[in-house]
Amino acid sequence: MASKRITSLEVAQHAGVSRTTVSLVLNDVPGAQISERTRKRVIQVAEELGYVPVAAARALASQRTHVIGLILTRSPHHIASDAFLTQILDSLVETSHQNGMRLMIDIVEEMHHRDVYLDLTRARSIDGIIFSGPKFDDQALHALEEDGFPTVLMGQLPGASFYSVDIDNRAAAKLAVAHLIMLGHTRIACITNAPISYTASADRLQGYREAIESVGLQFDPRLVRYGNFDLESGYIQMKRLLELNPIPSAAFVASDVVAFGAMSAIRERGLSIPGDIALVGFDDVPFARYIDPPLTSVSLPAADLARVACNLLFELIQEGQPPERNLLLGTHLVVRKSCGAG
Amino acid sequence: MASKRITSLEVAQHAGVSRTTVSLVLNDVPGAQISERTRKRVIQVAEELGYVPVAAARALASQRTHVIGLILTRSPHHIASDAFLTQILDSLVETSHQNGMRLMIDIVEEMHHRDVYLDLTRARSIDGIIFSGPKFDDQALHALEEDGFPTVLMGQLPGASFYSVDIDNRAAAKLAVAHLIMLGHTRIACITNAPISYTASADRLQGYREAIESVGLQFDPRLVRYGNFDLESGYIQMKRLLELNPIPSAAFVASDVVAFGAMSAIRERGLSIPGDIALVGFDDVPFARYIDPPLTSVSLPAADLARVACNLLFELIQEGQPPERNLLLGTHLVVRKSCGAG
DNA sequence: TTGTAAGCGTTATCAC
DNA sequence: GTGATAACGCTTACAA
Repeated sequence: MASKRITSLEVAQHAGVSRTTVSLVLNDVPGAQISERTRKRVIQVAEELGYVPVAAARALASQRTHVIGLILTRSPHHIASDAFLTQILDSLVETSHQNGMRLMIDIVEEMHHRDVYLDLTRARSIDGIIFSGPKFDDQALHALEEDGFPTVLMGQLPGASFYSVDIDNRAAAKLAVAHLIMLGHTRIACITNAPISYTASADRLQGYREAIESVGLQFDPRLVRYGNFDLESGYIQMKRLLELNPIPSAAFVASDVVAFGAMSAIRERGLSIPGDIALVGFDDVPFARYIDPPLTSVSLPAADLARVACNLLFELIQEGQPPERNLLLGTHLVVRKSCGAG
Repeated sequence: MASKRITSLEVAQHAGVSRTTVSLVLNDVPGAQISERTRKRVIQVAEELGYVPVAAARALASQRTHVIGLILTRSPHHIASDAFLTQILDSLVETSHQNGMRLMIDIVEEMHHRDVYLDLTRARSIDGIIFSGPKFDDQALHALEEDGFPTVLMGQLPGASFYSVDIDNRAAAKLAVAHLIMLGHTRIACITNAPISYTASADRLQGYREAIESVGLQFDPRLVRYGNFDLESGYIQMKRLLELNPIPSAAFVASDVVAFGAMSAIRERGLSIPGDIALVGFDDVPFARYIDPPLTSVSLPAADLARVACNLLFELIQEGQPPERNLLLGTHLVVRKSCGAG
């Protein structure tokens, strides 16, 4: 504000070269060679003058904004990703910076009109999109798909042609339930993290079922309840499970937050964890280790997820052809006290 | 991608007017009159063609990016704001959209070199900045101040000329401690949310002190401990308080997260809340009502904070002179079970 | 190896 | 009321 803006022309003049050269040097253009002396000269002058190219001008000329957009949907899912939002943003911003990119964030209503994302792409505000928490029935997302705009999903949308990064929910759930089985439980309930229309939810339930059946146990629908992202849902669904006779001896709750709600229902009933009922959560939110008893949970590599998604997107933007279209990242179980001596 | 890009020229041609007219209509320029017929015509054609102005071109020509930047510092403070980040982002994005703006997010290392923010402003990537969690000793922030770039602080920086929005930490703390006093407590400890170099921390401690002294009680430094944003710090500091003889009968913990840590220290010692020691937290994070016992806490209007900050910034950008420079928003106490029958 | 010149798609300043 | 025309600051063929 105070000082007059420094343009590339000024840098050129001070360095005694043309604007082309300045641009070539500062953008490290792979082709064209510049003498080491000129290069150094330009860089030094630019530094001295505090020259920073104007983003809009650059974008207009090069057809690249050097900005990527993170799109979140304003949905119940939201609540669940809260715990990781900071990690994800952190990782996204850092990875972006490493690649000379910036991050723009947008939150859209679920089930909005078909054009929500297209406004972003048509305005050419961004070079690519990272979309968090896709749902089957999102029409706007399909519009985006047709548009062919560089997009990476954090999560999955089976049947869609999008690139995506996700955790292997099914394998993770199997891991968690196998842990309970190993401890001798045979009557294991499941509370999902969300309605079954969410892929993550369906996959975790499937993992639960496979784990159960893989040891010859019977899958019993009465032992399955559907959570809805929040504590309340866990509380309510666990209460219903406790009406069963006999009550389950263990439960796999596919979300820590939902599990916290379940825990308060168990406590309210005067039952003990893991004495009367063992519990395994999912997500390993920071709080999991501080609750009483500390919750055994599947740890979710949020930062890795974001980093991988980001790098995938950059490849896509640079017209690369990433080899893997749908990546699944591994998880591990963090054993604490909610299942008894493990 | 599929279809050729539609430019304002095409809209003009289809509507049988000039590009100027298109621009005038679409931007609703206050001066210049356009016949109602022409106006309708242009708007309709633009809609039909799916015309969206290219952001970069607009920015270059108008010197306005229609983007604001949210800057977070990658610091311990971070942990505390986690719980509200979603609410804040949500509110910020919504308010921005209402004003035709977008949100860019940046996370910078604490104590980075003097130019971190200037890169954003010099590149003219954004029209204004919302800065969350300022610290006294941030040199880069002072550089930003000198630069005179439109900036609004969420938080406070006494002595600085920045516009700011914050909660009234002192009043809020007084409220919380007054509640404990009203319940008959006279030996009330305090664990701060953070090191005292944070204004919020200092203000809350001051509120505690004023509440204590306003009823003729003695301020006792031995009853004051310093938390550090996280659960661990609450655990450690409460442990130290429990070594006192006699132990305090109540504690004001200036952060829910820190309070959760304190609770586990109390539990570990075999003491009961509120039986042996009453507790009031601060922030009213979502989890506060689900912990056992549900924590009485000062509720923090995160979304309002963000909305007000955003609107203030927009006024600033439009060269307005907001009447209030430093706004303080009110809070209220949410009474639950951690202080006994209230 | 470096310079010239033509865009990039708007907005804004004037005349008409 | 409306329409040329010049910025806006940079990138990038193409020449030199």
